[in-house]
Amino acid sequence: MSSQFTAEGSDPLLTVLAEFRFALRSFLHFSECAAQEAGLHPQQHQLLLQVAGAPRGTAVTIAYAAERLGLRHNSTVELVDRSEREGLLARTEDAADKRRAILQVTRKGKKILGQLTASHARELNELGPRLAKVLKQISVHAEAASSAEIQ
Amino acid sequence: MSSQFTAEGSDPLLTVLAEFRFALRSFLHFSECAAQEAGLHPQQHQLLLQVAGAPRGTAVTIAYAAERLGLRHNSTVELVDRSEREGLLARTEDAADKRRAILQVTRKGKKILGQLTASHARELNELGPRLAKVLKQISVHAEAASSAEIQ
DNA sequence: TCATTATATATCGTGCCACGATATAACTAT
DNA sequence: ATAGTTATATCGTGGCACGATATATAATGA
Repeated sequence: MSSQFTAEGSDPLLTVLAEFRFALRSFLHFSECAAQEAGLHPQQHQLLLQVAGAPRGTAVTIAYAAERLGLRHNSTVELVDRSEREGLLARTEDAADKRRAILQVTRKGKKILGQLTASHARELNELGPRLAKVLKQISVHAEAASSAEIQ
Repeated sequence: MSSQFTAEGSDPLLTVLAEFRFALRSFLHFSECAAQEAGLHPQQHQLLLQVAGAPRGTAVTIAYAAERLGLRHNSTVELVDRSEREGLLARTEDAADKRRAILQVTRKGKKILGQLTASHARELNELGPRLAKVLKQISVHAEAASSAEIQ
């Protein structure tokens, strides 16, 4: 057999990993669209989320945002520049350490973020079970693969 | 009170959403690094995964890959071009429909993908429980928020 | 104290990648 | 056959993240 399309039987672990990534991308796509529709660039949304969602007592600096977003400092500076220019965010000089800039979400930013937060929570309530299911399958197949490796 | 750093108490739903996105980005960062170390661009890894991990009987065309990767067709063409040039992937003309290109991962591509698959399965076995925990918290806070909205 | 080193942010130039717009080829239907 | 649709491909553009570098402030230590 082995039709033109399926020259070989795809590894089930591979298939479930592919499914996981597809689910992730679907969610990210939803998130990007939601941000755009709310008038934000996706990265701006993520910036606002990490700034507004930082736990109490955190010094929300450029460096903090960079780490949470997985970006380099300079990329974060530019993202903050753009967001500040659009009135979503404000820099405040840290009195205790004048090198640092403390970030705060403006009222405008909060308003937009609020909408996005609601829709994301809804979406994640659907995605959650789906992701959990795939993750469980991954662990099953991963164990099968590693035990097969031993023998 | 209200120190300079925490002008206001952050919403718990916001915090847990931020935590979720941070967890996602951390995983994606791990994945990107793993791909780079294996000599692939992250997108190439994703392409190989979706091609090799497609369920049996799927016609793995450019359009299929584009949909799975969340990219436009033309972007996918370019990604396939680059990957083919590096010997990771091969195009085969579909005999039944000469417009279509059927994609297959080469032996070289499979070898690299195999390594990445193993390390990703391991990483996801750690990430899984962490994500599940955060997703559960999201649903709790989301419900609290929406029921508060009703009253 | 003041030189040295480290840290935090900012600036500048570069390159890649995804995209929109468009083109070409092949299949479909009437 | 001819119009319309689908699948890839090409080309030019722009944004965004990055590396390299600069500047300002803090911390260290002789």
